[in-house]
Amino acid sequence: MKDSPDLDNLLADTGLKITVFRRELLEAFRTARAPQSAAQIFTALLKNKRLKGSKFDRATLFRNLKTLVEKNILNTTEFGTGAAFYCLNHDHHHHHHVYCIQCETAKPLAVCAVGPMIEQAQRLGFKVLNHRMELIGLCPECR
Amino acid sequence: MKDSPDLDNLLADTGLKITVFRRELLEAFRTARAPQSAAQIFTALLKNKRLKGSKFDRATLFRNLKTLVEKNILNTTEFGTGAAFYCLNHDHHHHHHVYCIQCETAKPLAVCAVGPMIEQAQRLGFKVLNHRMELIGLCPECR
DNA sequence: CATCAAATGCGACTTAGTTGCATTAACAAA
DNA sequence: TTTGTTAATGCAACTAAGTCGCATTTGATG
Repeated sequence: MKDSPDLDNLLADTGLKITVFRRELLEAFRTARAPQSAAQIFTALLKNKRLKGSKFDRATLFRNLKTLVEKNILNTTEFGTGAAFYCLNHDHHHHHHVYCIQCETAKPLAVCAVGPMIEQAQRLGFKVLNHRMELIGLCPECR
Repeated sequence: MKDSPDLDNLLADTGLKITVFRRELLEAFRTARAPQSAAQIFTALLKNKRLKGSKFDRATLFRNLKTLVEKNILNTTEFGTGAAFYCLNHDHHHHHHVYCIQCETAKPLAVCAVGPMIEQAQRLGFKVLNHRMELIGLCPECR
């Protein structure tokens, strides 16, 4: 229930200003602990008591998501739902997710096994800059 | 320059009617030989001489893409561009792609190395129904 | 506390895709 | 070859995700 100096530092280190909205946005991601879509995080912010009364716009949310991804504070993925999902990149640890189509939440996976595929692409002459990899299915609770 | 009985059979086998639009849509995919977005295939159809004069709508295109995916005639992927990409599923051969962000085209890869990740998800109790995996980078010509 | 750029709210816009409805065109059966 | 039925289409309006310009506000800095 107290402020989050760690997240504040995260912002300060990048030169970004620590605004009320920004702080609560990161706090929402921290408590969520799973990748969130813009829509999901927006409704979470609407329920936030500390933001009651203050106005905030979808555009502000999208702008912040974008800059926080650029600053490497957030990571982005997608699960074929049409919306991008974002999660805190606190430990800067590369990982992928399993997404449950039922409850619409994702869990992180430890393994990343794309090495052989990247090698094949390189043999074809490609310069591989990035990769996307998500599993889609049903979580233990929903199956 | 002649008709494509093979593609017609593909349609007939599913109970779908062989319409002018449908035939030219599949023909466009066959000549493209790389995954195409709805927008890309739409402009290709606009240039098709056999469709000169005939009206066709974006809605018709999207409806057809959807049903052809359901009938397993087309496969779908995405490369983080916001649009879905589609390609013929002629040989029903599972594969992934490397996408060039410069020329916006994708090449197929032979390898699929997601096995270990699926196993990990299963150990976590997930039922894995599907997976998405794309490499993003620069092709030999654009790098 | 004055300043100034960065951040926000607002509104209009874009792109990808969907949906309801009236019309048209495949195909099968006569 | 005509007819009848149903799927497919064109049109228009709509949604969802995201962007952009611009005037106003707010947070950091001196």
